[in-house]
Amino acid sequence: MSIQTPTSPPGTSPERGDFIRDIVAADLREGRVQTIVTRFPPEPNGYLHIGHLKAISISFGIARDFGGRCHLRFDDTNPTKEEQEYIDHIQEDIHWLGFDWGEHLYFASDYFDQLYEWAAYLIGAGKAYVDDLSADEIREHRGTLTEPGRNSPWRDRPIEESLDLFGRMRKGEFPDGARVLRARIDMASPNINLRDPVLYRILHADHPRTGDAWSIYPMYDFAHGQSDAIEGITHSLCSLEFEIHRPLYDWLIDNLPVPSKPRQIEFARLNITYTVLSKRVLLRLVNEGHVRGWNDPRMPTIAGMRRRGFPAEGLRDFVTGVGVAKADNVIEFGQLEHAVRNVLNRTAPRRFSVLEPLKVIIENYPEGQIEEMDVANNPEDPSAGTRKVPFTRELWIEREDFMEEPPAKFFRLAPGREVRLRSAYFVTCREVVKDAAGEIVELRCTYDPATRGGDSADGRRPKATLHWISASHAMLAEIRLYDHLFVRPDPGADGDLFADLSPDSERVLQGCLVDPTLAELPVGETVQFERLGYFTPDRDSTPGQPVFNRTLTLKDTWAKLQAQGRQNT
RNA sequence: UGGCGAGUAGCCUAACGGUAAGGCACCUGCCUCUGGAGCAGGGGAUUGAAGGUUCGAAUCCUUCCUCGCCAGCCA
Repeated sequence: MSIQTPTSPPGTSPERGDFIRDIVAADLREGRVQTIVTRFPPEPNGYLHIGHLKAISISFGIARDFGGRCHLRFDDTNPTKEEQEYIDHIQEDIHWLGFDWGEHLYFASDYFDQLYEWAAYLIGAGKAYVDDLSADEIREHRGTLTEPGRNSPWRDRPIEESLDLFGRMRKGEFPDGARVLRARIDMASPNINLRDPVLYRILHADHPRTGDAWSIYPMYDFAHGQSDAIEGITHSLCSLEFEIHRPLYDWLIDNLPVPSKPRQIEFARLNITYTVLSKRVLLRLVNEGHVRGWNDPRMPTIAGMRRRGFPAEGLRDFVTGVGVAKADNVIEFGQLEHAVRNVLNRTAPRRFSVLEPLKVIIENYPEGQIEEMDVANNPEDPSAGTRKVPFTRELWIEREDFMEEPPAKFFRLAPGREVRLRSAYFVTCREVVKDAAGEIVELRCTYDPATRGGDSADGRRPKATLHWISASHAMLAEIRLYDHLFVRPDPGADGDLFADLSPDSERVLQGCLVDPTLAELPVGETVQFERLGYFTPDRDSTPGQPVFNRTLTLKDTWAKLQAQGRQNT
């Protein structure tokens, strides 16, 4: 098994203790288990999201830290919702995230024969029976949270009859819903999961792996624990909503001749502000066209975050930094951003690009002259070296970087003011050119030839440094800016989740001018546009029409000041 | 309402009977050719509440409160 060791936020370590690791360590120490075996068991009914990454990180991470192994097992017991497409994408995503199950790829459907035998065994032992009640009738008999259930009239039917019926269910003799196999436990149990839970249902459906070989399929409860036992899983780690199923999990393990006794431990699932981690909702967002697909950069899916430009390392750091516990939690989105920026700041090459261009003419700069300025590829990493960036008489700067009447604390370009063009020259604004409508269309500036490279010998130090791009070299691009999909930190808390969808979670900018070397940047790489944020080429790019996604902005003190100012007035 | 689980600063997590720690966020200062990054510092917690046990309780006990999960032939 080869798993990259995640780097981690300062003050934490990837193998930081948590209550599950404590249990695992004790089981090892006290000889209850020899080798730790965990599993990640997705149902192939959708794409993986950041919540799954927490589960992946826990199960793969514990296996790694304790020298064991982690299996990937598809929980494919409901053919009506599962597709091969999902089976493929899930594997791709896990690999991209940096985890590997080696040879240990399994499917619950691999165990259908064994599971069927065990079901028959249970019937033979008088611990399961075929029930002819309809779904509605079963529900009525189940009772409620406060009232006990009633026995099905079929509960005491002869074993031989159940065995015969179960065999015929398998042969496909009955239509969907005609009968089910139920465990015979206790209709009065305070735990509703123990009130004779359904073990098998009839489903004449095509299964992505077993085709039409089966017309009955095991329920989650009958498949999961036994699959764990077959694979020798020692610690079956899942989220809190399965806690209530554990007594059933244990009951089945105790009443079946399974080859091992796995132990289920539950942890709280991940929640993040401004986002929804529910496959049902994500599927709806896709199907109703609210997003560009499962891999839309706004989606909390692994595929979406990847397309957004979030590096796998940052995602891993995020989930390990969030910890493992049993208390319900909602992580602030900012913590994800922090983990991503932390990686990107270290690794992303820098480039100059202008989102909303404003023309600048350097009046005293020779027409036709081109100078190659040396610019650091990454100030955080000298080994990344430098690159040549052409400087000419006509440039573009960011429209936001100029104000005709600058307020206090606005340090950037203004009439008569001198600023530095990063790694190039100091320039001073001499004149503002407007069109008939009074719109600023151009700035006439002068440069100081003595400041080549961006330093002045006389110790002059402009308060601002701007990014820029040569007009004759810039490449035109579309840039897509992303923000939270939902407007509130707790989407749907008021009832209507879809009413909380943000109207401007995506803003598409045309006419952006980017560093021409970006034409060769492969999809999957993320760069920093200096002073603007992190950007990554989108798969929608074509040779003549490059498209970039904004991964994240840089932390922006000026923007924050502005926002506060707006609040105060 | 029956059962199960959980409550530690704005958000996460730790402390395993010995006197509340770390990350994120926030605030200051320094530094800076990214208003980025970095560095240094700071504020903020009667540990859900009330009782009890103990020399000593976030940790143990009791009661209460709040929140979450369970009444699919979903997982």
